[in-house]
Amino acid sequence: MKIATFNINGIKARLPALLTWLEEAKPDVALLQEIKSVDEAFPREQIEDLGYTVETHGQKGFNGVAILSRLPLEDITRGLPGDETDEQARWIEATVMGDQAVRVCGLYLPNGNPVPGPKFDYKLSWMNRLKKRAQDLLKSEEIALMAGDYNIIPQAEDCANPKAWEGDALYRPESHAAYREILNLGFTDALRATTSAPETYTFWDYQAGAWEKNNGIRIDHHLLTPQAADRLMDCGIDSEIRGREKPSDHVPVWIELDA
DNA sequence: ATGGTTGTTTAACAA
Repeated sequence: MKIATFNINGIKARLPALLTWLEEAKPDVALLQEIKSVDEAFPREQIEDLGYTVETHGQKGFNGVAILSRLPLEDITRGLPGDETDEQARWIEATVMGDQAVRVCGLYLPNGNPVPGPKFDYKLSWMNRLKKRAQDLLKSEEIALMAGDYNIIPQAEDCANPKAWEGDALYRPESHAAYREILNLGFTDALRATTSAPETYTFWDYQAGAWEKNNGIRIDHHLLTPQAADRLMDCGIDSEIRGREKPSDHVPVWIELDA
């Protein structure tokens, strides 16, 4: 089972690029972030024509996540538990019925800038809720993963210029601590766990020729439960599509599971 | 170097 995560930065602007990538990469499941669309406006037909079921959790203008799947989906839930007042669309999960059932969670973790401020506070409280969901996932002992745009640069080697990120919400000590708390519950970073994966980034800013200079960061991650990590076959980053016409500023990250 | 770019929505805001 091939599962990919891709922050598309707006479905309206990205539909042709998304369709081209789906036809080439042929993921069984694609977890999308920043669809920037309400559910009713999401262009599902052209994606369905490629054989995908489309499940969205959108909102007007910002955020928004979706699951595309060529395998049947069950038990779809929307929204990260733990705060009934949170109206931001950043979490969707479903069980993918392959040879094995795989619980997939698609997430768009808050950016958190500027620091300090309410956006950074929201990021940290959201990560605290994420930790609770992560603990429950481990308890279930399912083949499960949480993948998406974490807006976290885990370590210095995950960015071209660490100095430039000091103080940023993607690199703050508080952000690293919250991320490690989740990882250290027992999750595996799929990219770090495979030797065949190329050392590359997953995001290059649109500004200042970041792509041309390879001034990137690795912020899109697959975190696997032990049951999923046991079945991890491969992981990769489709970095070449960043150089195409009208690209997203993120590129897809995929894993292959024996499931 | 306090710039630079893109998307959504139409003057900012978010990233």
